[in-house]
Order: sequence, then C-alpha cells, then structure tokens
Amino acid sequence: MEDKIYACHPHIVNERKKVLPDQHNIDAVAGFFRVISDPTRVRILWALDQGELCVGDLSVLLDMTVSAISHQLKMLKDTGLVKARRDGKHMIYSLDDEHVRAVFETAVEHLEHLHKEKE
Amino acid sequence: MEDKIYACHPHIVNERKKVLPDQHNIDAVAGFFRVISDPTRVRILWALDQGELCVGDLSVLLDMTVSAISHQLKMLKDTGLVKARRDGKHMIYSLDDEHVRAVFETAVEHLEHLHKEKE
DNA sequence: GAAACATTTGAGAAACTATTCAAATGAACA
DNA sequence: TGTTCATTTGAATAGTTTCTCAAATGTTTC
Repeated sequence: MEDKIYACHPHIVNERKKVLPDQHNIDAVAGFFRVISDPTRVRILWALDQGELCVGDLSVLLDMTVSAISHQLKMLKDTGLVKARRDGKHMIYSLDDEHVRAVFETAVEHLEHLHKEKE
Repeated sequence: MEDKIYACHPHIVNERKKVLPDQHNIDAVAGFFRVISDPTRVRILWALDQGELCVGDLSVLLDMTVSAISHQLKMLKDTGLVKARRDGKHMIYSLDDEHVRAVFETAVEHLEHLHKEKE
C-alpha cells in the first residue's frame, strides 16, 4: 500500500462502499466466469450443447488426451455445469443447466456488438 | 497423446466436428470470460456500474494500490469493457458497454438458480 | 520552467492453472 | 476370478497471472 492514499471524490467513494457486494459474493461471480474462461472448457460445453457425449468421444472430438478431458470434466461437474451418468463402461456427460446456454448467448452477442463497433 | 484413441460413438463425433466453432472464435469467447473472472476486475466493474470514478477513488474504495488498480483498468480498457476520459489531472473511468451489465445479470441468475437447487 | 499531483509502465516475485505421465479405480465379460 | 476397457486421480512441470516496487509520463499550478 502506498504512502499517501487519496480519493478525488471522498463522498462518492463512501456512498459507493455501501452498495459493493461482500468478498464472498464477488468471488462467487468471478469463480463462475473463471470456469468458462478456458478454451478447452468452452469447447467441451459447446460440444455438449448439441447433446450428451462420453469421455472418449470428447477426447477424439477435441483431439486431446482422455486425462486432460477428464480433469476438465471434473471441474465442470464440481461447479454444476455438467452432469454424468454411467452407461456400462462409459460415463456419459451432458449440460446440467439451461443457464449456461443463456450466459453463452449473452457473451456471443457482446462479442458481435464489439465487432460491429469497429467497422 | 495416448497409444489408443477410440470414440464410443464415432458417427456422432464426426457429425459434431462440423458444428464446433474454430479455435479463433473459441478463444474469443473464453478470452471475454477471462476478463471478468478475476475478483478485482469484478469489483471494479461493479463499482463503475453505479457511475464513473477516477483511479484514486477506486484505489480507496477497493483498498488496493493505485498501481494494481491501474494495471487492471488497462486490461479492462484494452478489452473494451471500460473507457476513460481525462479531467484535469484525473483519469475518469466508466463502463463502456451495456452488454457487460447483461452478462452480469445472467450470471447472477445462474448462481441463484444453483443456490435454490441445493435446498 | 520547476515542483507537485495523478496515473501509467516494466520488471520481478509469488501464486495459480492446464496438461502430461504413470498409477489406481471401477465395471463388464470371458 | 482374472483380464480388458473406460475413466479417474495425483504429482510434477511449464506457462500464466496478479500484485509490488521503483521509475517514467503527462498535467496542472506556482
């Protein structure tokens, strides 16, 4: 922390301090976005958006090791974005939440919006 | 890559390969979410959601060094989420995009949804 | 023009993340 | 029951990321 701390608008800062969410809620929001901020996880979610797949399928589809896929699936499952069921020897994964789709759509809209502004 | 690669449903995998976006678009989506996946950046965006603030204000409000705030503001500016204008000695930052708000709202809904399911 | 103020920048340290590799688990089938 | 198949797990590594500290930049004011 620096020697001298100052705010140009102390009254506004004090006002705004009251409406800032606590760290726990901030971390929850940031944590959710972190899950979908990795290209591999985005590809998995995109693939599963079309319908369920097993780990081996995903491995071939995304051209990655089964282990790498499995590690990421575990994270996606722990955070409630995908779910799994067993089918004989296979574990079949699918999206667990309609909201994932909604978040994606909003993001894609955002990106399209940014793209348009550059023209 | 492992010795033996197999898909339980090769026909489905081939089908789905066609609809997967290319790496460039995947990276764009993941990259956008990565920007809002850090607690500090979320707090900055939340604070600016109420209205514009200068760097020193944000530093006091979030109890972090001016330098740390400035580094994050640069990233948020480079990715088009905030914009800056000069006011005398101060740089005043504000949200640059309505879509940021929309993405946040969807995420919050998602988190509430997950929370409900646990009851 | 010099001094003070507000912010930016770059290099470096500490913490975190994604993947790999090897070994372990769990289900099916002979 | 032992073997094979499909997936999971843990440790290690390479690559990022965030923050700090010190120095640099740009603006106002004297």
